[in-house]
Amino acid sequence: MTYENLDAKLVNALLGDGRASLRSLAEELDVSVTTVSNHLSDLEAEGVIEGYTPRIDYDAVGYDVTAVIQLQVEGNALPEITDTLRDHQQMISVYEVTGDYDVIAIGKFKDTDGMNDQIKALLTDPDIKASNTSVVLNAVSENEQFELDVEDA
Amino acid sequence: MTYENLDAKLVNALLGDGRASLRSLAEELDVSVTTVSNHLSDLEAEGVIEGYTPRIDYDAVGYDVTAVIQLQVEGNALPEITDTLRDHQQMISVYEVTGDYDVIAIGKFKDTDGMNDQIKALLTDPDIKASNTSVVLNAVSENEQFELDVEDA
DNA sequence: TACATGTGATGACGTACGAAAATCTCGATG
DNA sequence: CATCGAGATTTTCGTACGTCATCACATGTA
Repeated sequence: MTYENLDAKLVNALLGDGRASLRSLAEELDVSVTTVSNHLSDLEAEGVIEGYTPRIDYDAVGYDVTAVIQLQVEGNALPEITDTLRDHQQMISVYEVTGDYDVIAIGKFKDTDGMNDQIKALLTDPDIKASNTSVVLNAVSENEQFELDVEDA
Repeated sequence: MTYENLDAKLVNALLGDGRASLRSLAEELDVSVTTVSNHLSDLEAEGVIEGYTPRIDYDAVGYDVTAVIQLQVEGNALPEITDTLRDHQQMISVYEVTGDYDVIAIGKFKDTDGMNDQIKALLTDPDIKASNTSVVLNAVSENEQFELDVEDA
């Protein structure tokens, strides 16, 4: 048996601590440091792990308002709109979706005034047919990354 | 003036590489290793940095479907519903919001069947008055964390 | 054959600690 | 009232020590 589960376990261990040393990972998973190093390199090369980041609490640095913005867009203008949204750095997620609206974007702002200004500026685009903004009252969970399945033998 | 900007610069540098060594950060920001270490500890203690994680490409591990689920909920059942959603590990974000719906949740699923099963199971809850699911066709950007402002002297 | 392991060498790394520098506090002075 | 300066406090720094990551290569194993 090759360690099919090792990759999943490795990812899960890193989800627990993204700065864990290879040695601590090796000990935790009961394999050698070399093996951890090899598998980790593979995971990064395959694109399963796209990099490492700190989890920032934007509330703690003054971004108190989160909003979910839904847009109806002229069909052929979709790429242009999504590009614009992505380039607004305060948009943390931008999705093209099925349903009543074509785009759902999630943004963070320092206050409601800043939010209003940015959203109003966006909506001047004539290709936006309709919009709907929901202000987040409470982020129950946000950007949680869940652990991968590990099938045991 | 103390280095008010150092903390922001430190966060931004880590957003670039969450596993960067204290030494490389020290060199980049032109301060000593100890200073980096101290400020980083403080940022973690203050809760600005809540931890470190790898960025997982869930597409690459079989979670091909992302959906945005909006719910109208009986007022007094909100906490119960959000708890339920949060405990579904595949829900990566759960927001209580203003607007037409009370809750917006974003989930990841292995396929549309899995998605349908989970959503149907959710909707059996009598406290959910209405729902609306948008399937993500294209994630233009997702969980992007932006850099903090650095005011220069 | 393909994968996991162990070893050894090398340079880099994290942390603790005391010294040095910068900053702040606050009463005294002109 | 503005300025000064001694002492206290905070911040930064350099050093040293034990640990770590990386690499190459030989060994073991299914």
